[in-house]
Amino acid sequence: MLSQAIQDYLKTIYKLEEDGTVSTTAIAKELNISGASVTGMLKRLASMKLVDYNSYKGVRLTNEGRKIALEIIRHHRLLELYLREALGFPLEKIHDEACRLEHVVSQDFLQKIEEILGNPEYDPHGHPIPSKDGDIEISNEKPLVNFRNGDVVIVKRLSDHDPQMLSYFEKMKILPSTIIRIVDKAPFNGPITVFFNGESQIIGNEISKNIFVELYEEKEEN
Amino acid sequence: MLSQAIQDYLKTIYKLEEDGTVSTTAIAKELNISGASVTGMLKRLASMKLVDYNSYKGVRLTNEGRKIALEIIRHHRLLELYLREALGFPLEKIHDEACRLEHVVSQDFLQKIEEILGNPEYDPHGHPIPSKDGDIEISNEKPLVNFRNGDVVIVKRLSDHDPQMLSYFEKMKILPSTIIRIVDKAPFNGPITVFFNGESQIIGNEISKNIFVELYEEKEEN
DNA sequence: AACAGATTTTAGTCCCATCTAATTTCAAAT
DNA sequence: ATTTGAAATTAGATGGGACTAAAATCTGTT
Ligand SMILES: [Mn+2]
Ligand SMILES: [Mn+2]
Ligand SMILES: [Mn+2]
Ligand SMILES: [Mn+2]
Repeated sequence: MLSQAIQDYLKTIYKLEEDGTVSTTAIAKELNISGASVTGMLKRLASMKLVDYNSYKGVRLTNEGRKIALEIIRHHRLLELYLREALGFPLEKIHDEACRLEHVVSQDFLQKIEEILGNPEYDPHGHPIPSKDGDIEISNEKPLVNFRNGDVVIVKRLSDHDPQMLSYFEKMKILPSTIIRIVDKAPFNGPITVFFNGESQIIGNEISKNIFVELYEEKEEN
Repeated sequence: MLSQAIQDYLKTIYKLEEDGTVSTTAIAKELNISGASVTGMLKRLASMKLVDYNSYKGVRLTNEGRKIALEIIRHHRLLELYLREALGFPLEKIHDEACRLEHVVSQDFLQKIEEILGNPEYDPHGHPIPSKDGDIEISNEKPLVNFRNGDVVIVKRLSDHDPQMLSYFEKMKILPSTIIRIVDKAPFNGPITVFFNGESQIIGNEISKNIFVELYEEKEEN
């Protein structure tokens, strides 16, 4: 069994990999540990064939490493959803709890909650949940701030790094699948006036970089 | 935060303390580690004032140590019950899962499941669940084997050490609150014929040492 | 080409939790 | 009182995972 530390490293590297190969410092920042510690661990991970590591040049996950990362991410996201749906956790508390539980839950446990949740596809932040054999949807939402006046968008995903921001999202009822019309973007990266849930609201520019959306196509169903 | 290892030591010492002070070897056996390792840890626990330790004479928990032990036991038992009631885990699988989860669940998590379970008093094996401030019922059930022909008893608690035995109990529907009449005890520690749930069954003598019961007093309620 | 600054790695240390082998202590029986 | 076997402790080692301080490497600028 891989240690909690190793599992979290792999998960972190997976997340950072979107932007090409991953630097020591990036991992250190993300995990809040020293660069030296990261270098040490990267060597170990390399010797276990979980990453490809070139001194001074960063790391990438091997297929094996990626498989494990996705496994843990699967745990994490199923847990987040369960905490929210079944136990009524507030949005900003699910991440930390899931990050501890993800390393100790059994397959049995996951099986049960997945069943109870009805084989869900997304976690409460809108992140796709990897399948048992490590398939994961590649999503391409853009931050709300990228869109223009008049655009109608649907929220797909919320950035999950700042608990306070999540608490704000929850209070504002800005959640995955919320439909938002952009009324007005103030100049010079100013606040954005939006309309949703029958109300007009003003949200900060910074916030709007953390709401990932897609253009909404209204589909008439019979 | 105390490590998982320390938490499990304290829990183990608590359980073994029923029989006076606790020996190094007893702990080692229970945790499946070497005696030398236990000696080392006992010194650390003593230096943390979690146990009173006298070389060659065994340990006892301090009040502080006991408080922590009961806290973890509380986690364990609430989790066992939740796994069974909410997730439908079979009796023999709840212990291991709870033993991993007990070290990482937050107060929030426990609060939620306690509420969902309706402030339960007993876990699925019939063990009392300690209160938040560490009060716990002292129970005095005796093993079924101690009783005599004709006695009618109520199951209070099942020994939880052998998963296979637990699976057997579940299959047989011998569970806490089951009422059993002892029909016949074969001589020389032979099998015991019992009657419950409208059926006659024969159970081994060994098994009957692991079913803890009380004499049942039928109370006529109006 | 040389330098400056940032990034990264190395060297050395620490604590935790375990191990095996050797030694010491205890208690029971002779 | 000695002996002896079991129980417990000490001594020494290991691996994991973190740290700080110092050295090395890289990169972008003069
Ligand atoms: Mn984690
Ligand atoms: Mn998430
Ligand atoms: Mn445990
Ligand atoms: Mn129990």
